[in-house]
Amino acid sequence: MATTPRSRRDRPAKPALSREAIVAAALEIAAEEGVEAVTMRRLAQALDTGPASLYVYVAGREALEELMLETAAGEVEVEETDPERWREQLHSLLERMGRMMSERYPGMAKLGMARIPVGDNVMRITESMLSLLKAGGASDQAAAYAGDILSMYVGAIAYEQSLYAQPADDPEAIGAEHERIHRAFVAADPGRYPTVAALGPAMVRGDGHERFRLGIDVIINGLIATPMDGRLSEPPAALGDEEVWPPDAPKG
Amino acid sequence: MATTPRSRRDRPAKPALSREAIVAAALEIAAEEGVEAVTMRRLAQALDTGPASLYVYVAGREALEELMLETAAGEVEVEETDPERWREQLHSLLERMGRMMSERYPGMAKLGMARIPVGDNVMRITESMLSLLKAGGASDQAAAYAGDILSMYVGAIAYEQSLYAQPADDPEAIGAEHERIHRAFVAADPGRYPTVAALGPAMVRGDGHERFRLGIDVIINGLIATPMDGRLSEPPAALGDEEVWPPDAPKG
DNA sequence: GTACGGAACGAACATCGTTCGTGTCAAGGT
DNA sequence: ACCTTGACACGAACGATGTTCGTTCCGTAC
Repeated sequence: MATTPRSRRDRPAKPALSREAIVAAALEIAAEEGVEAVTMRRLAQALDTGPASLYVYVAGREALEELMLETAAGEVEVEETDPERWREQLHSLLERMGRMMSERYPGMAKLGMARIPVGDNVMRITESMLSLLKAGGASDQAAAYAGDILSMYVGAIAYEQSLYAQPADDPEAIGAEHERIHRAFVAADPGRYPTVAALGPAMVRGDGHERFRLGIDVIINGLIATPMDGRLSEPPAALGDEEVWPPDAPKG
Repeated sequence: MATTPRSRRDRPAKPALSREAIVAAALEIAAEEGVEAVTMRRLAQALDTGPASLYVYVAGREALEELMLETAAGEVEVEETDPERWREQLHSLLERMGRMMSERYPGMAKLGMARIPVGDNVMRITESMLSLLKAGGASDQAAAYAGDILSMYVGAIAYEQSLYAQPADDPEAIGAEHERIHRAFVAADPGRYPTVAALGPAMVRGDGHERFRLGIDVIINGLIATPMDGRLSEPPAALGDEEVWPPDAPKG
């Protein structure tokens, strides 16, 4: 390596390690090379120290990921709710969320799905989302449920996007992945998979942005069109039924 | 260790390694200890051999995961479409998918989301799903799109479930995770997050199964209620627009 | 001036996926 | 009956990961 072999101890002056500086450096790496590139060693190297030093401020990798996600969530802009433009504002908010998790910090979506984040900055976004849904006339129950499903939708789309837009070290690979999917659906065997073969062209139509916006409208319209009465009713449903799936969910 | 120190070479007779045997052993481990527990070493140990031997039949870990997912997909039962009961059959199919990915093989959902699977067994499920949607009267475009979003929904739910139902080595941790989420939403600061605080009780209401089924109906009803005309239209939308998100998706 | 305590560090450990070179064994040709 | 060959299996090792241990440094309070 070209680095000076002398010990780092007698270097002139370091910017003083801190939790904020560590997270900032981690996000910088994530922005440039993707979240996957953020390892404890790589991060320590960027801060001109060793991996062990990080553990003074961060409990471990998992805690670091949580801090990264929470800090990145703080960069997502949140407008004040204008009831007249609730649907437009909701689309816009979800789009910013998706951009943050797949464009600004490639691979961040994975961190968002690996846990259920409850930090202040994330809560800020949730608050805005729920406020917009209420402005749209949703019932409490519908709005609450939409918060869940919309977050999940954005995260899943962003994650899927990050599968294609991997680090730009091999631009050809992207096309190859597209090609693989395309062929599988369009050229499906009409004998065994008649419906897939018939719908193949329809499945690969439209660009990502169009599909993303459409999906959001589908969910919103679905919530409006689906009666909630008698479902998600007041008393928590009886538990202990082994046959239902998913078996459980956060509740009181 | 308590194992015999003598070389494995002079053991009586081994069941002859094969790709099928490897995948079967991997799924057995996944069923008992979760997908995370399937490492090349652990898998080799279960087959009474070394890690290197696996690479004769399986290209690597990624290829193994693909084989596991595809083989597990083969265990998902698929009914013949009965147009009269399309919605019921669709619910049932999605539920079986979810169960496979979170109950039968905990953690399998992660594998399903890490790539877009196109194997025969997965295609079999897609075929059934699309067939049911067509039986429900969906347009080609709506059915094709629903296939996407419903798969994503099931995968995301199953993945979220696997976050709670980790390996049963610490039953207390599950309750703790519930507790963490519950507190965050129900006891949110009404000053900063008024809507979250107001909707907190609604957000944690209902059990998982109820929410799962409701989500499916929301998507189905949303597809019915959302006009597709002029959206996802015939000619692929113009590309090269840097401002749209997601930037791209598999298409012709 | 000195002792204390947190911060930083070098080295190491355990585990992971993967590769290399060699050993083994059975089938097939001579 | 012997030899050759080639695919398979294996032990050992490599590089990279997250994490921990014991020590060293340095600023600060006494």
